[in-house]
Amino acid sequence: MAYWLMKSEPDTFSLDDLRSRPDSTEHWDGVRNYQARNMMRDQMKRGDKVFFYHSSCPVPGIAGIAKVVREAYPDGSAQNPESRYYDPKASAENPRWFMVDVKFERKFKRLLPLSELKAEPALAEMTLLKKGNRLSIMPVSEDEWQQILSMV
DNA sequence: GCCAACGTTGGC
DNA sequence: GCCAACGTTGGC
Repeated sequence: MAYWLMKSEPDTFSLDDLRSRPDSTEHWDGVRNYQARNMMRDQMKRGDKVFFYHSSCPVPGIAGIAKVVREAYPDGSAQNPESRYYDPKASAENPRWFMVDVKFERKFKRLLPLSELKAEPALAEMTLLKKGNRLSIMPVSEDEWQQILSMV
């Protein structure tokens, strides 16, 4: 089993939104970056755990945990001209973009702010904290996962 | 709203 | 294949 971090803007889709979905499950559509897509498509497995990160908001940070319940399949929003994620180069034959389904697992007692992650020396090598990293999906090592859980 | 740090596009 | 221009992300 692997660990991941996935970013979402809470104004658009928050951890509470995920929890309130039917079966607390939602498909993670709209990923339009090849590196992030490749990790979803090739590496994310059912049962993997995910830190749900809130970005572009007053206090960015980790809100809680979700898990992967369905492995990658075509992201239909890429083929829908009405969608904000529409991509004219995607087709049924070549879907180009993929998504996984994630399910709510738990919400932390408090949001763990980015500022605290940055201040923790044990997390200095974490991808999230590396300068210039803007990936919306990134791997988390087991050590990092445990370290973060101990800080909540 | 600013801006650094990318990623993507497209002319050549 | 190079690279300038442009668009996006996301913290601050």
